[in-house]
Amino acid sequence: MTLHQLAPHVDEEAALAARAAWLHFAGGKTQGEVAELLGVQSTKAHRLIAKARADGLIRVFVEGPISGCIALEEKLKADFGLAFCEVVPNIDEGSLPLRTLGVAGARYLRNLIESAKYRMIGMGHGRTLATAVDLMPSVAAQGTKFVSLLGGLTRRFAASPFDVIHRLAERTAAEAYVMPVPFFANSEKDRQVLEAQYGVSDVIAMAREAELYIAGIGEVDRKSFIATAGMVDEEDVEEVMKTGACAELLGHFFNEHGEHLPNSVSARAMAPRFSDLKSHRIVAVAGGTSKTRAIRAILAHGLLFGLITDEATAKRLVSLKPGREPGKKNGKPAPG
Amino acid sequence: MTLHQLAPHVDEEAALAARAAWLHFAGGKTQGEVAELLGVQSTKAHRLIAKARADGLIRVFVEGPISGCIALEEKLKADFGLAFCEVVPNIDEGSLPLRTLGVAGARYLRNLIESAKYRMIGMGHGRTLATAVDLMPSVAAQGTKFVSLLGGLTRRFAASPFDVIHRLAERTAAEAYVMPVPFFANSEKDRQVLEAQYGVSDVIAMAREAELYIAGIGEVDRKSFIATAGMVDEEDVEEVMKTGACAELLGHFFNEHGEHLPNSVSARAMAPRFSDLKSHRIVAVAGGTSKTRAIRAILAHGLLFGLITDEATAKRLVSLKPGREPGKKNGKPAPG
DNA sequence: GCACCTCAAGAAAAAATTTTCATAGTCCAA
DNA sequence: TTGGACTATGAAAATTTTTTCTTGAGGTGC
Repeated sequence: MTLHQLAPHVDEEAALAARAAWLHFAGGKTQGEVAELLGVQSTKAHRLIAKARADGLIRVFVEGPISGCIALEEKLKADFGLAFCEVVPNIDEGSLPLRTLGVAGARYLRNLIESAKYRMIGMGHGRTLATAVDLMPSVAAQGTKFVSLLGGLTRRFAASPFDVIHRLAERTAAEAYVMPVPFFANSEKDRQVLEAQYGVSDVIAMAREAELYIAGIGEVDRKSFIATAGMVDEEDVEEVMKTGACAELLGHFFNEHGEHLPNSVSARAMAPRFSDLKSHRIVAVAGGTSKTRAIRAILAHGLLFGLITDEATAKRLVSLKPGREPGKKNGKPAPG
Repeated sequence: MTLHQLAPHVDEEAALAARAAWLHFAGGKTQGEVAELLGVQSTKAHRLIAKARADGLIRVFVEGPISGCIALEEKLKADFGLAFCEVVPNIDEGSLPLRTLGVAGARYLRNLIESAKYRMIGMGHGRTLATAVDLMPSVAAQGTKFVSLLGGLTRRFAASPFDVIHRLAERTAAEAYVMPVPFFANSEKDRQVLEAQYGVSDVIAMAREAELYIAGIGEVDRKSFIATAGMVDEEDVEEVMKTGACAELLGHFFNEHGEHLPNSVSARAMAPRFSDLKSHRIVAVAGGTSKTRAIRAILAHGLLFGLITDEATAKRLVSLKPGREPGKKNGKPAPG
C-alpha cells in the first residue's frame, strides 16, 4: 500500500478499527464478513477489532438481574434501608475492584442519562467514579445536567487526575458545572469566603437543587488513597483518625457505627453541608476489601438511597452484621 | 448462597444467563472459564450467553470517530433502499466538502480497482469525482477498464478541467475510453449524429456494457457550478428550472420528489439514456449544503445503488425525511 | 399404559476466533 | 550504505465459539 497519500493517515487506522468493531459488534457480522466489507485480509480485520477493544472503544453492558446477586441486593436493601441496590459479579477483586465497579457504575450512569429522570445530578469524585465515567459510552444527555459537589482541586491546586465532571461533560455533551476551588480550604473562614465567591456560590446553589447525588466512599487510613494522593494533609488524617472515623462520604466523616463526626476537616471541605446530604438521595458506588468497613459504616448511618457494589464486597457486608440498627431512611420509589 | 429469602421470584435461568453473560462480556472470560465458574458444561454456558444475547440483555457500544457515521449509513440504506452507503467524517464542510468527498471517493475507487470486481466501470464527471481521482494513489488496474459516460468537452470544445477519465487513466494505467464529443449537442438530431460516429458509438456501447456507473450529483441553479463553468447555456438552465428540476444525475433531471423530468436539454446531452441508468448500478459521490436537496431528490427516485457522502450531509439527509416512498428495501436487522 | 411430543443435555463436527511464527518492509543511527 | 530494531503482514496452528445431531427424561393425550 502506498502510504501517506495525502493527509489523513494518522486517524485512518483508528477509524478503520472503529468501523471494523462496529460492523462486528453492533452489526453482528463475522470477522470474515467485516474483512470482505473493508477489503482487507481477515487477519487484519481481526487485528483492527482487537485494537478497538484494546483501545477501550468497546463498551459492553449486561442488563437484567443477575443470579446470586439478586439475593444479595435484596438483603442489603432490607438490612440497610436502601431504596435501591445493585450488585454485580466480580471481574476483578481485591482492595479495589475498579473494573467491576466501573462497568456497573457506567451502566447506571448511562441508564440514568437515557431515562432523563433527573434534571440535575450532583457528582462526587474519586477513582471509582472516574472509572465509571470512563467506561461509559457517549450518550447525548437531553435533559440532564451535572454539577460537581466537591472542590475539584487538590491542596496544591493541581487538577485532580480523578476529576469526574469534566470527563462526564465530554462524554455526554451535557451541561456540567465544576466547582473551581480546592477540595479543602485552609480554614473554615476561608471556606466561607470561597463559597461566597461569585460563580462558586451559584454552583453550590445548583448542587442544592440537584435531585440526586452520586458519590464514592472513602476509607480513613494513613495509607488510603485520598491521603497518599495529597488530597488531604497528613495532620488532617491524624486528626480525623483520632475521632475514630473510618469512613468518608462527600467530605463528611463517620465512625464504624455510622455516627457522623463533625470535625474541622469537614468544616474546611468544599462540600455539601451535612444537612444537604440528609435531604438528598445519595447513590454510592464503592467496593473492595479495604473499603468494606467504610461502606458498612455509611450504610449503618442510613444516609444512602442506593448502593452499587461488587459481589465480593456485598457478601462481606451481609456477613458482618451492622454494629447498630439502621437509620430511618426509607423507601422512595427505586430508580431504574 | 442465601437465596429465596425475600427475593422476588425471578426467572433463575434468565438470571443465570445474565451472570454468564456478565462474566463473559464484562469480565472478558472465555465461555469455558464461565462454565467452570458456574459449574456447568461449556455448551450450557454458551447457551446461557446466547440466551442473554437473544433476550437483548447485552448492550454494545462502539466509541470512536466513525461510529456515528456507520449509524448514518445504516439509516440511509434503510430509508432509501441503497445496497451500499459510505459516510465519512468531515474534514471540511460547507457548500462543497471537496476534500472529504475526495478522500472517501478515492478510497472507494482504489478498493474497486484492487478488488477487480468489475471489468468495466462507467465514469461521470464533475469536481467531486475529479478530486477523488486526484487523491487516489497510483494502483495498477489489473482487469478493470473505465469508460466515460458523458461527453467530455464543453460547449466551446475546451477540454474540461474536471474531466475524470484522463486522470484515471494516468493513475491506474488502465484502459480508459473517452467520449470525444461535447457534453451537449446543439440539438437532439445532432446528438444522434454524434452518437452514430465511428468511435463514439463504440464508446457508448462499452458504456452500456459497464457493470457500474460512478457519478456526481448536480444541483440545478443559476449559480450552480455546471452553469457557471459554461457547461450549459443560461437559457438551458432556465428551461430546466422551469420544469421544477432541482437535481441532475448523468445528464438527467429530477424534481424534489425524485420524479424524472425528460426535457430537451437531456435529449441533447451526450449521456446514457434514462433506461440505461435504470438498468445499471449507480454509485454517486456527492455532498455539501447546497447539494443536499439534489441528493435527496435522487435518493427519493431510488435510482442509486450506492452513495458516498460526508457526515454533515448525511445528517441533513436523514433529518429531512424523503418526500416520497423509497425504492425497494434491503436491510438486515441490526442487533445490539 | 403407551405412543407421541417437547425439550434440555451432551457429544461431536463445523466455523470462527485468536495466537504464533516466519518474513519482509521501514526507520534510524552509525 | 549497512546493520539492527522495530513493525506490519499473511500463513498456519491452536483455541474457542457455534451449530448440528443424537439421546433420554419428563410430560400429555388417548
